[in-house]
Amino acid sequence: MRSTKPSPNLLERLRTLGLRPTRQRVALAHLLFETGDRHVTAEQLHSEASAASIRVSLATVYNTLHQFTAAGLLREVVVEPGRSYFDTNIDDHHHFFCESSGMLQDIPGESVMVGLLPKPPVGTEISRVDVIIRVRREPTT
Amino acid sequence: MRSTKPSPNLLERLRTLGLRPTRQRVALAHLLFETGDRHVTAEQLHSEASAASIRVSLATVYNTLHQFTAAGLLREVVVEPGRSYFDTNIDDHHHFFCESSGMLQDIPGESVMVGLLPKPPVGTEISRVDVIIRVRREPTT
DNA sequence: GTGATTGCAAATCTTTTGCACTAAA
DNA sequence: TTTAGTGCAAAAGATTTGCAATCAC
Repeated sequence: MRSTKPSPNLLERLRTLGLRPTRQRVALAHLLFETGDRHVTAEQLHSEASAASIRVSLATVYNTLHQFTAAGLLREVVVEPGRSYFDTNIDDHHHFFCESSGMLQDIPGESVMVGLLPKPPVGTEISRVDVIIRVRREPTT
Repeated sequence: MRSTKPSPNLLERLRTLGLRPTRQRVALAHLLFETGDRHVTAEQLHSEASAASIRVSLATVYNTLHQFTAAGLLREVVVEPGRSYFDTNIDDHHHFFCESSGMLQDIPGESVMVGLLPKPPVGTEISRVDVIIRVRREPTT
């Protein structure tokens, strides 16, 4: 479970991670983490920020998303060539990706999906398992 | 199982799919399908073609890869932002992706991986399930 | 011939970079 | 101050597109 709390110490949280709580970082963190789970692209987050009158450059949005990802606050999900989504849900979980709408959606944790994990190639260790269930709009019968 | 046969009727195969067996398409199909399972990027295939003295433009390689994919001869695998792999293995199977080396590798079919599939969002149907096991080189202990 | 394909170069899109400027500490 | 962080515009990659030239049928 992630912060359901309103907005206690975002500042502290960033500081702890070694990230100066600058105006832009705090604002982006607010957009990202205080609205429930989200899947955003850099472009989307940038638009949102603009809409909210937060002045941030797209470059900074990219930087921030990557810094947050490196710090473990976000998880990057790749489902389409040439577009990255950032997921605010960092728990172990998987995704539905709708090829018709481009929408990415968490798979609820209850819908278990376990299974034998094959042994990784020699000399390597598993870092993460991504399961993407690609769906498409049902043809209108 | 895919063609273990030498090179019987590539021409026919393309024709059947509604693709004119042009010099470039036949040459690329040859590179792709007559050397066992492969995972290639457009760039890689283009280099290979050049190395084999096959004159093809990169644009045509892209077109051809997408036409083959649409025709069901290839499967596109997305593991990294900004780079698409095309897999000549179109059977149901999954992948290991080494984040250290960028190498993509089929997971042998015997290493089963079943599990309950969660119900897709209403109004959608499952088109495909991609499992990507991300691995990385073991830290030299 | 005639319509599908190709090649090339320019265009597009996402993401990254270089660097002078601004703001935390 | 001092140094991290930001914005901007230019650069870099991967992929696509427009259009005249070329090839399969």
